[in-house]
Amino acid sequence: MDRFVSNTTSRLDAKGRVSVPASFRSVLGRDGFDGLYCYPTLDQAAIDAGGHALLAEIDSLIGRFPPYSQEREELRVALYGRSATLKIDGEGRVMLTEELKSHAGIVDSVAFVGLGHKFQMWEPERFRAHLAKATATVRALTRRLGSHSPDSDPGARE
Amino acid sequence: MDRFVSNTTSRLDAKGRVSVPASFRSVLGRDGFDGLYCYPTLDQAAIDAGGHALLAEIDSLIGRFPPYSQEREELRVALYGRSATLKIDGEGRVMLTEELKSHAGIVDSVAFVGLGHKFQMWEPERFRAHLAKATATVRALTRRLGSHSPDSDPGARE
DNA sequence: TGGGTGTTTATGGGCGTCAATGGAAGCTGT
DNA sequence: ACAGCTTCCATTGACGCCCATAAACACCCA
Repeated sequence: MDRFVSNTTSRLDAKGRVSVPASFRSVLGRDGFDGLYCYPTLDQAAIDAGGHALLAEIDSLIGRFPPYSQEREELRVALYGRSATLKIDGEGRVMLTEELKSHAGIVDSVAFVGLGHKFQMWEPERFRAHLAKATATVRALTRRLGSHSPDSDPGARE
Repeated sequence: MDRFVSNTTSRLDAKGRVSVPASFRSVLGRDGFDGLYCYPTLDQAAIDAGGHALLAEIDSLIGRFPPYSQEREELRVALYGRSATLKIDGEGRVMLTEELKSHAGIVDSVAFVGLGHKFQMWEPERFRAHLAKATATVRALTRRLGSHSPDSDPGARE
């Protein structure tokens, strides 16, 4: 597998460290990035994280704007200026910065959510709410797409 | 990592010295530039800083204007003429010149902000305001680009 | 199919190293 | 000789790195 999938929750220990799920670490290893590149998700109370694939996405986003334009400079500040490269210790743990934690409302536990080329970290309760909302949106979407969705099985709730 | 990312704040000591963050120093070391190349940011109350990569950017910016044009000469003055190469002492500290400090409004503490190929130094409070503005702009931008999931809530619940 | 066993992951803590900071001593030019 | 820098040293506290235990899972074999 070469992308981040599934989601798990783990707790911060007394030193503020948290284990990155093993499956995510193996994707990062394949990506070749040393450490974990993170920044506050722009429009959500979450943290975006990944490796080279994520950096490439950021570069392409910035590259869409003309050099020296104000938009470009502000993107730089928002993306580079707020990001952090976290070190992953021998046991696969990272320490989140204060800024990242406060943006996501993370206190003592983190939900890791795979999104393909990157993953997100959420405060678990917020993620539950976010997921419920997203699920509702998706239901409406598939319904609108015509053919009733293949797996819209009632009763499949948390 | 080969670029400046993240942001940290540190204080000037009694002699006016300030520690450049270790991660920035390691990028500078890789860049090969001895010291820290600085100049007042043209359109902001901040200081631009970096090494060879920054010098290269300046050259390319100046090169966009026709030789001997007035714009070109004025850019030269603004970028070369106001710049300073600060020495980095054994402990990774620099001393800002009076001109740099007054341009950025820096008194007793400095926010270091990574922007990829260069970084900036801000008076911390001003940086907070600047970051808030940039973040707002970028949110609007990314929404317009549709680069994020359509997360608009049709039926907000919770 | 169930029990047992071995491997991998998660988690907790100890210790050494390095970064950040403060201060003192040596230079240099005026 | 003095002021302003620069270089050097000392302290503290955070963080990186290592080991030790425990829990989860997978695998194998009876």
